[in-house]
Amino acid sequence: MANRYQHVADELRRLIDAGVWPVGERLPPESELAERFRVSTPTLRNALEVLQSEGLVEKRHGSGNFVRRPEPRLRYLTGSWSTHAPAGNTAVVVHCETAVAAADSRLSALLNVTVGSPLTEYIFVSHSGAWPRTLVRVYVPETAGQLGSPTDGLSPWGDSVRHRLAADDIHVVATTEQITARFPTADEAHALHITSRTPVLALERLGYDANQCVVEVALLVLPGDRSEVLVTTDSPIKKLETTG
Amino acid sequence: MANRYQHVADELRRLIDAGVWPVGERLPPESELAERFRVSTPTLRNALEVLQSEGLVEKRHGSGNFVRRPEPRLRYLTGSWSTHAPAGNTAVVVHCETAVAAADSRLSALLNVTVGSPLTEYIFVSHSGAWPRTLVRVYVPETAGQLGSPTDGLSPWGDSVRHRLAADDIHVVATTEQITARFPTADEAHALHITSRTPVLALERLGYDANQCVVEVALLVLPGDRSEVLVTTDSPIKKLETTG
DNA sequence: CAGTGGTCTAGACCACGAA
DNA sequence: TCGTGGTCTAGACCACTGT
Repeated sequence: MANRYQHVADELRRLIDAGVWPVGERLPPESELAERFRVSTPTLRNALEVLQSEGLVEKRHGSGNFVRRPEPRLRYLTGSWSTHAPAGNTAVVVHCETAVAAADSRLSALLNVTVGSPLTEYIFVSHSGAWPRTLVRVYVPETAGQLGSPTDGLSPWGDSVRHRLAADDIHVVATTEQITARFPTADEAHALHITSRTPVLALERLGYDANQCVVEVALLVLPGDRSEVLVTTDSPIKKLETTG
Repeated sequence: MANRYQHVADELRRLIDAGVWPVGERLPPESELAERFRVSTPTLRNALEVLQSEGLVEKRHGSGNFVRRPEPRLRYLTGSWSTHAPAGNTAVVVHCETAVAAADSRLSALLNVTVGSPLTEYIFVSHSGAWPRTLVRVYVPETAGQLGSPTDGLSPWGDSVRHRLAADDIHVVATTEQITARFPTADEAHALHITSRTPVLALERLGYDANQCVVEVALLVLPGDRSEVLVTTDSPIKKLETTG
């Protein structure tokens, strides 16, 4: 019924759960595993990709496949911005670069500027442990003051851009976030040190000021195996209670 | 720099945007495209998978690959439950099945019941056009009354389960939603008529009552090419405004 | 039944990492 | 340098769709 590689993935998952390979340990080479399961190497690699997307296995080019330590996924909390990392996110190092980019048709429409007009682009890459975890690109009109690239104590989610905007008296009072699942582009895969076959969460965040104008566009790319989005709704759901 | 199939994907995207194949039209067979781009068929298929995950191409087994009509993606609005479909979602047909499932270790821990105890499982599959769009599985303790499988006017997101709970005086007052990107399981791929290589959004929704107890667990599987999640934060962001 | 996409194979060759 | 994973190939065979 299921595909062949999914059966292999199931079997590998069972073996890992059974502790055949300790957490953090290297799996046998792919060629050896392929031989053991009597499948070709591409089929075995498909199985490993499934386990990788589940966060159970970590692939290291040139080194091997490793049983992943159950480090918590990096969490993006929506609806509740904070400058301090939420609990469970330990030792996240964030790098930020600033550049000037020309607005493409999409960004120009969103930010209500002409195509080609200069935007300030902030690129945040967060590392947790040895590998990158998140890639965030934030675009604001160049009229906003420069960030000056502070490199310490940064949030992985580009919050400092909003601080910078607030210093210029531009206040983001509403946010919409659109989330889809897709494959990373070549650039994104390279920046995140992931295969281009790893599913990623792509989150597009729009920040609105009091006049309902978009003043900030952020593109977040979160590898499915290392990060997740957490949405919390604390308020009672009125409609349901009255309709029920 | 980039992979070969990504170059092919770029070229195909360019041709589609240029209108070489009208929207809704069938692309040439994969064998022919592979020959034209001088790549093997697996490589060409990788390129098509990229375009599919972007929602630009729709694959139909046995029929061909089609330039996708720009139908809006099905939207899951978080933080604002409503019984009526949000604007832009037209003609969504929802099928619901009810079953009794035994709680596995994960569900039992969440719902605070013993492993193996009976749960009511609701399976919602929504169709928009000819193909399924969303798969939602909702689990509640069996103590709750039966839904009786209403089959009309259903929300694709399992809202009717909350109505049913409310009728039993169980009120969901808070919700957390955890979102990741991964590959679908064989079952999910089959139910959604997608390849098991299509990235999906996996959303796990927990409904809490006033006592902070989980009374509802929902697993939403949203194919990346056909659906998206929209998060809206309307309230001012206090922390940012005071810090800035 | 013919034509299409879906899956898998066996193997070549390249790129990376550690010794 | 060598062993590892990453990519691509050419082709076989199966499954689905429409005639």
